[in-house]
Amino acid sequence: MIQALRGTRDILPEEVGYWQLIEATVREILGRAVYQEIRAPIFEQTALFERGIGEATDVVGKEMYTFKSKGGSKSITLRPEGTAGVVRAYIQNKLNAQGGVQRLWYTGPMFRYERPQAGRQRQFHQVGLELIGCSAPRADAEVIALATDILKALNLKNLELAINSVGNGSDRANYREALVNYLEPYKEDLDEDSKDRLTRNPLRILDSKDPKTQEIAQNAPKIIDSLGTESKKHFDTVLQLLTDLDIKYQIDHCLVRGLDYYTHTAFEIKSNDLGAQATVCGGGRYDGLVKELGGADTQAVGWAIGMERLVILLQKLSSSQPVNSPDLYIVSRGGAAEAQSLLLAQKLRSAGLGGELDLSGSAFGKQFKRADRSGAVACLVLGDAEAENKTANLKWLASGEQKAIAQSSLLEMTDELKAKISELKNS
RNA sequence: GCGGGCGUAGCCAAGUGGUUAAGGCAGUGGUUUGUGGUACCACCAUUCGCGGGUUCAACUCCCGUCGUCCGCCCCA
Repeated sequence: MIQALRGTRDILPEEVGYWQLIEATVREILGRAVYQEIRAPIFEQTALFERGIGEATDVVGKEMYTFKSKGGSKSITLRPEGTAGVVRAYIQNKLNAQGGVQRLWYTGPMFRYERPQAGRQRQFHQVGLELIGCSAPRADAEVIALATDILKALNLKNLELAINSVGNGSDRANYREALVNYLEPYKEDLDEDSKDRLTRNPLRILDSKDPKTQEIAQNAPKIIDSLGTESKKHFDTVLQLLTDLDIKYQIDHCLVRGLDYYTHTAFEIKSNDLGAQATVCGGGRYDGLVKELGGADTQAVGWAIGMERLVILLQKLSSSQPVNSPDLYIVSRGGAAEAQSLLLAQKLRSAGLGGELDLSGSAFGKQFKRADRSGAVACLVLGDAEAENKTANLKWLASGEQKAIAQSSLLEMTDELKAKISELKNS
């Protein structure tokens, strides 16, 4: 049997309701804030990610699905994240020429070659947003507020917002030096990965999970102490705005993001209910990326939410997914009745009434049993007698009450039926 | 890429060297050939992820492989 590749999976009907709920919520909340959806390609030139995300990062260094285009020498990569592609689209389509800021959002699959575990797939899905063309702290706060709005609208609990500032380029260079100076004497006590990172990417040593490394990192100089006046002011303002918005946060001095493009504000929203893959939303400011990718000097801020992780939380914490039960269940038996039931079902549907047609042709008793299981509140019953008279029995399943109605008049009373059905469904 | 746990039907599972592979849910048929939600009856794995090996005998032990889960790593 051919099976789905490792790290990919099917999202089955029993789960898809959660996905639709998340998508609808995102669409509504971001729509209200006048963010517009953008759909960028799933594969791009490899150079986009190398330059955008940074060649030293793990994502680019060892996790990308990269291949040569057919017959060509161009190197192509399945997108491992969404921001680089959106920024590329922003530059290429000269969205800056429209003036002001661009508020964009996207959703879709991303690809990283990783060892799968719960909440971590090789093909995974994100919804993300980018606010491009604004350097003000208010932009950072808006974006964070929208993320918390979405999560709140989904009734998710036990979430924590962690925030930090990684400053601008020169702040980071200063901090990097201070950090390396501090860590150098402890070099032998660091875990293997961290030793390696000391020269390659020292900031990432801060969020190592090795206990000894953590202990050493505990007393390391803090990045906010290396921030210049402007950077510090930006960060303080963002924090003040969050307080004004009544959004709770925790400053995490060890929070540094894994992608090179981040500047200033960096944040993560984590859940206690997800094990090791705790981050549901991650983002921050990326003031240098647009220029790095060939655009004008343009500041921006954004985030991405991991869909699979949200779905896990919804399944774990909230009740059942929204179900789609039919308005009517249509029972029929006998040649003429079965033929008429199909026509009737089609006509009712075009009149706006949902119906599930029982195709089995089995005994009435069996069909009623299925009607109960389907969650329908009412049945239409067609047998030989009804077929002959062009009627159908409308039966209310809860009370058992039923009466014969001409098929033609059924079509005229769809509004009335709909009202009664939705009343019964909600009771 | 590293370390570890697990893999019996659509789902939840019992069985842990001896041959008919429990049970429950779901499903199908019937009691009830035109009226359901209950009840009862019957059916529903020639086979235990897959491939090798050990053994008189393997779901059970060994090796490999695939998948999944947990941790590291990474990150959403």
